[in-house]
Amino acid sequence: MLSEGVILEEKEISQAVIGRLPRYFRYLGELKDEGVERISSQDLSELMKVTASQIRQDLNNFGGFGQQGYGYNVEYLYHEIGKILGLDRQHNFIIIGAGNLGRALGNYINFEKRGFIFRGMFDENPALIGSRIRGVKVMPMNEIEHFIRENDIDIAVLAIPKSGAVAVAEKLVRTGIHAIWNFAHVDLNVPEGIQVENVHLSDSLMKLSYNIRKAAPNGE
Amino acid sequence: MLSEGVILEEKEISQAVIGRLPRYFRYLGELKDEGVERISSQDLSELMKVTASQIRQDLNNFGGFGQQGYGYNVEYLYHEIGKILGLDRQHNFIIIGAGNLGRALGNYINFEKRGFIFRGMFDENPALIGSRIRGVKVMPMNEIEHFIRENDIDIAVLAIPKSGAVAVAEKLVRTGIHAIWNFAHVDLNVPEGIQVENVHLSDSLMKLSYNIRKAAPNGE
DNA sequence: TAGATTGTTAATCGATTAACAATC
DNA sequence: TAGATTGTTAATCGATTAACAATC
Repeated sequence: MLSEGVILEEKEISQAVIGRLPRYFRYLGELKDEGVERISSQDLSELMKVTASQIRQDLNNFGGFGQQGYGYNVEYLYHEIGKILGLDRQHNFIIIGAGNLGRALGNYINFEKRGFIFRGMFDENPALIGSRIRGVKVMPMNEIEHFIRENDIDIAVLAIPKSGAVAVAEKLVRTGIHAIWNFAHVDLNVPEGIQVENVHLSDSLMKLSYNIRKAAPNGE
Repeated sequence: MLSEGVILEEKEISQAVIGRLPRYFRYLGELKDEGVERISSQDLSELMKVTASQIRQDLNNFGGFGQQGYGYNVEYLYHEIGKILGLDRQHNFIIIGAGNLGRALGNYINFEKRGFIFRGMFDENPALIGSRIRGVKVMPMNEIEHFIRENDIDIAVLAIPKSGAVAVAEKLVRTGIHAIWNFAHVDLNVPEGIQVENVHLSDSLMKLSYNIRKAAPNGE
């Protein structure tokens, strides 16, 4: 390939590691709020119930954040992980689907604290158009494309039934959306480079159901 | 140990496998609805974008559901996976927290189709007590324990802020709940045998944020 | 029977844990 | 300096994939 060596590929980090970062971030945030200044991988491992080895391996994928004989500075590590997770940027998101789940997500103010800004909401139900969730207007579906382009939207939250989800996702892809946070119970096939994160609630509930049955095979 | 050999341990199945079962179940349900009678691991693997080998390995943890030269009967396999997931049983659940998320979950009727029955809702806000979600009454928090014992509740859905979640979880454990579906952004430490399934929405969003940044390192 | 496809064993790959030299 | 603890290499473990004999 011509571009060989031109684009510096970051080392590919496994999704297993990525998936643990938010949890580290959460624990470090709590330690910070408690005024803890430094922590060793050993102490953190006891708190989080993982191995110290895993913590050190995970962090060293991104750089040497600690200091021998000292451990990790809590506030520094907290901010570094935040940067790794992209929380130093602002992300504008829209919610598609103004049903119960969509409205619940729109009302969830904690996202704003992490730089995720709720910009718009869309629904196909004419009765909902014009109503507001935390000041954000519900707009008709045919305005999605224009809105995304005009308002620098990064993330579309898909909170509609699965019947319409695939078609809407395809439309979103055409607008150049970067990422879809998918709550519909269907797998979206999007082109390379567009990020999809699934929250399949019923899958999660089924997993719980399996584990209940396994723990109490005879019904009680 | 005295009980050695008395209790027949089922082979321990990894959570990686369990986590894939609901997805198999979903695809088989769709195939069934489309009238497809049988499918080979090869064809299913192309549909689901996993290896045929993984499908066969996964299923064979639970038994030989297929037939050489034929493949798998869709309807049969669908029902068998349903049984493995415990969907042949009824699960009664309550929701704790009648905020936006709790109400959205209470209104989600698809859970009923899978045998998860919404029985009660609890909140500490007196203004909400007595209101109803799909006919289910919102009750005060101090009635939780009595209600769980009287109504054969299996699952408590925790849809409250993290500040109160740990204390409520401890209370639930004392009532003998089997399982907690935890939407609070905190890890619950419960005794062995009580199942916890976490839905950490902000963790999920942070993962998405990481992947956006990685795909577009320079902001666009 | 011949062809298809499973169930299952073996090989590979990747992730986790252990160990320890480097270094603060 | 001595003790503590990281960063990193090596060993282990587990999960995924490949291969193929069994069998419908």
